Amino acid sequence: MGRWEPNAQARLRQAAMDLYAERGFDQTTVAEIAEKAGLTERTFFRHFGDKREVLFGGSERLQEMLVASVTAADPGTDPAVTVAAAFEHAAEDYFPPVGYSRQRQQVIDANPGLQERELAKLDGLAAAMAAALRERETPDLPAALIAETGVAAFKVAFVRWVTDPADAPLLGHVRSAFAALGDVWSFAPGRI
Amino acid sequence: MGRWEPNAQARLRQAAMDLYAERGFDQTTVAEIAEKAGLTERTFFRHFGDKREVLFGGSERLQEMLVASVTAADPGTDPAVTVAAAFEHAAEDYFPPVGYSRQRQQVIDANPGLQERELAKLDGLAAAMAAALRERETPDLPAALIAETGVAAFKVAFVRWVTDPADAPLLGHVRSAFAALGDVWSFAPGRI
DNA sequence: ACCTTGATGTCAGCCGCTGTCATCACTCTA
DNA sequence: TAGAGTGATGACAGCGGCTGACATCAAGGT
Repeated sequence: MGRWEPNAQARLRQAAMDLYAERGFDQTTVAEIAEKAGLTERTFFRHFGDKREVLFGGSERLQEMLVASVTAADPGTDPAVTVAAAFEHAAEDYFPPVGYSRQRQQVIDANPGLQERELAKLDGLAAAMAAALRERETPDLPAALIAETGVAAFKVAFVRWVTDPADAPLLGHVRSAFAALGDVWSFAPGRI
Repeated sequence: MGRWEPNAQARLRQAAMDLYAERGFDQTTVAEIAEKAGLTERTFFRHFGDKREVLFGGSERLQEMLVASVTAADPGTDPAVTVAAAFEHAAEDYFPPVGYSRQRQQVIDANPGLQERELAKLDGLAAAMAAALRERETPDLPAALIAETGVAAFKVAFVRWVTDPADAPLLGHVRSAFAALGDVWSFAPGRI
């Protein structure tokens, strides 16, 4: 047996997640993951760019969803509204149950390297959305600003979602965050 | 000679920066940095947590400045205004000449790992500012939101600063970004 | 002169990650 | 049905980042 058993990637991911949750990320070696999946360390690195990447699979899909939302929106719509709507849409369709997200976040929060990777993914999201906005004739500065601050707001909403004792749905947190965004930054000019 | 020559940390930093700029980050080994500084690899890791950290020294000072600004501001001031003012203040006092920042950014942009570390530092900034706002009785959601989106806006301003062919000062870019922030997110409710 | 302290050197070792080449299962084609 | 091609995996060697443990050396105080 061994070779040619199907779903190598899925088996590796499962083995990795189990070990990360069970004994922590640093205390897990790639060799152990591979062995548990009945494969080789070398094969692990053929399926995942690095040890951290296991936890961030599927983030490309989120990015595609967000970009698609922005691109598909009515060209007349305000770009900020477009981005807010894109995140609200993703909040409904993309994310796994809060229990899974909590466990995953627990692993990430316990490791600085994983946090760095997560931030990088979010930054990639912002860059992609900014590009999508520019495609829609939004000028550079507002495009970058809306994308970056939109991601920042979503980040806040996400944290509140996984830490919410009331288990309110993500969509609600996203709506609150974007609503508050409008209030918070609407001060009169000449402030300094 | 060798041992007990002064300024070990500064020599290591200088050697590292030179090598990173000259031949790239990945193409530089810690052993080479240490040798160029007349020290040992082991000693490098006594002064810097890892190979990347060399490029991010002094970020604690920026964080302290921002937090101090927020903490020192008139308690009656709107928190968003406080954060904007903190960044404007930092833009004037903290940053090195644009030439140095450009060279540094060039090294960082060429390496994903360095970008991750930079994002982590920015995230640390946001967390610290959020805490400072909470200290001033700003409720959780707006505190997190203002801190995170404030950092996001600053990020945009910084990028525009180092890529600005006109060499306009950072302060102007920061002001533009925060001004645009108010415009951009001030849409009417009931949008979706 | 001795002792303490802190920075450095030395050595061994783990582990993430990569390049290279062989090997195997499967498929297509003659 | 044999043989060639293809793609995934195994096996092996090696680099380099990073750490722990212990020895060593310069300086300051007693």
